[in-house]
Amino acid sequence: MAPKDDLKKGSAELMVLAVIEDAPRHGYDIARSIDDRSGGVLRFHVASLYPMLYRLERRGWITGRWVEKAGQRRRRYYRLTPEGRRMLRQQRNEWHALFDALTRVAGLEPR
Amino acid sequence: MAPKDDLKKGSAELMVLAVIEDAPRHGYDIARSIDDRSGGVLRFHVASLYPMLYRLERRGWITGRWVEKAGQRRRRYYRLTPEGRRMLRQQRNEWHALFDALTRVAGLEPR
DNA sequence: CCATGATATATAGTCGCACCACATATGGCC
DNA sequence: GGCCATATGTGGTGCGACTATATATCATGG
Repeated sequence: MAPKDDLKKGSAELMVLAVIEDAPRHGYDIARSIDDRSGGVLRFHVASLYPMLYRLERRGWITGRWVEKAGQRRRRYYRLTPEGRRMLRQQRNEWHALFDALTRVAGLEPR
Repeated sequence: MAPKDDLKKGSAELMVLAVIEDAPRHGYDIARSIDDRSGGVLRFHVASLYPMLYRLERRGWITGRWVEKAGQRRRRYYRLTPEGRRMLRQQRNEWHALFDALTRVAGLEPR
């Protein structure tokens, strides 16, 4: 409806960390997963993705390694570090707290 | 716990619109309300407040008027415009959509 | 076999939100 | 008289997400 598909600050980060929680994935696959799982509500622009992956790697939350396979171009697979796991848990808590606060302050129905 | 008390993008906006939904309020009072209602989870810095009020007024979502009373310094009371009401409703929907999506994509328990 | 589209990674530049630091001013309290 | 809470305001910074653009490979079809 509203053509306002801005991501809120940090939400993309949380999603990326979450989708590589169980298994390593490469960039393009991460973006596709988010698109799929969100049902198109959240458009995650690829152009934002790679700078973010580098950022997360620079912080030590994820690590990437190049995988070359015959029949396809090189891909970089990212996985969570232990620190990344901690941050994922923390960010989930943070978002919960935000949601709770918004429910109280702004009358967001908690359905 | 975590020293990460960053507000997510647009959350402050939603809160401001919501707290003046029923009655006009002046800036300082708005900030205090948010602090109170959120139980201190969300620290809304006054320095962010006034620029935001001007922004919302420039967009035509709120209007302010000066009120001078004996025994206290001048205050500017803001109230929602009809457009502001529309935007408030829309932003609530947006945040709902975001949380629903985060629940699906990032495994945020919908408690 | 060449064109097109999906896959895959990457960089440059811009915009807007929230931050911190600082500034100014008045009323109430001890 | 000094301090704190109240109340509004400005300047600069940091950073996340955006648009636009670039490069390259693989699969498909005409």
